[in-house]
Amino acid sequence: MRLTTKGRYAVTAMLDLALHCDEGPVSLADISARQGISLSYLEQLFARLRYFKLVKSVRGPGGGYRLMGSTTDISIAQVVDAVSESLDATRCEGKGNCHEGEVCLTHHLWEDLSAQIHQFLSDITLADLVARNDIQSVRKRQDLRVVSSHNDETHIAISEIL
Amino acid sequence: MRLTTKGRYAVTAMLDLALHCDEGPVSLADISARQGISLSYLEQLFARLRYFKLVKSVRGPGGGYRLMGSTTDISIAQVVDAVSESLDATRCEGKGNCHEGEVCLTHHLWEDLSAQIHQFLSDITLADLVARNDIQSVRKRQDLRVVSSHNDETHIAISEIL
DNA sequence: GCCAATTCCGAGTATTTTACTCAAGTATTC
DNA sequence: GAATACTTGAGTAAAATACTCGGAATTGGC
Repeated sequence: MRLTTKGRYAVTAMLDLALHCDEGPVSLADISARQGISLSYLEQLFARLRYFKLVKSVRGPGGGYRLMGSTTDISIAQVVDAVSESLDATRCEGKGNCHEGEVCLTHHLWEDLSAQIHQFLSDITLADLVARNDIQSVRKRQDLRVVSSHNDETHIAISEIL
Repeated sequence: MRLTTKGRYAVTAMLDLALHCDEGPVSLADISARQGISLSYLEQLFARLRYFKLVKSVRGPGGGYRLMGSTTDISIAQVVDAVSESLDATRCEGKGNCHEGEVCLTHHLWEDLSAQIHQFLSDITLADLVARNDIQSVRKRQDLRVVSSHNDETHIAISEIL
């Protein structure tokens, strides 16, 4: 599990895709313009997202990308994993050259820690983010003087989602 | 919040330090030998750890590094933050050049997500890892036929820690 | 059938980060 | 004063990041 700006770009792009998925296929040019990510870079990211079957492409004019499946099925961890390959960063990969098991101890420890973060991000889906996004939109509109008094089911505690 | 191999190296080194902190100052040469991390690289990492007041140095023969404070006071997040500077990876840093707030939405969203991971790692201290490490050590020794029957208070459920 | 939009694909590249080497200097203990 | 170990700084090779560019393939609309 690696957490870099690359994964951040991918999550942002996927979220943009999720926000506009009901308007037909979304072109990378649109995402590029909206999110300020280079088109060619998006192409590379989506090549991996496609390879991992998180999105499907529609070629030709009016084409673009669609989510493969529902937003409730795609987790943040999947997106991050798709674009950033996992690496080991240890010399001892089960080769048994650790003195007294110490190296392996910290090694496994970090792996477990990494797995925990992975699990954490696996529990958050695009749908969760979209829902939360809606809340922020509502909030923004409320800040702009429009006070609506109906957010009963859309009012989900943020702390419950994230 | 960035999660790369650099932070992993730092956590491993700090954990090694925590494991041997009761034997006086720990030299980087020892950590280097035990954990297989280059001495010069450790020097760079510990320069930052020192700057962030996570460790203190003891110069001269028999010197090395000590933890600044107790293992219960140092979280994984602190260690990771110390060695990896945070970056933004967005063009709009509050400059207001986001159309209709969309960019800022995903932007803030990711920041909150990152903050959640940060909080997650803030809740895990070196002491937690040492305790967990002891458990594994005990297990290893048990595998080696030495069965000790005293782990009453050191026996903390792993799932409770991580 | 042609054209334009769009995905696809590969090569190349500048910048940054990573992980490390080397060398000199400083403080401390024995 | 010599050995130990931190401290500092310069430099560097490899990898990852974040693109650019050029072109090819696909397809909807005219």
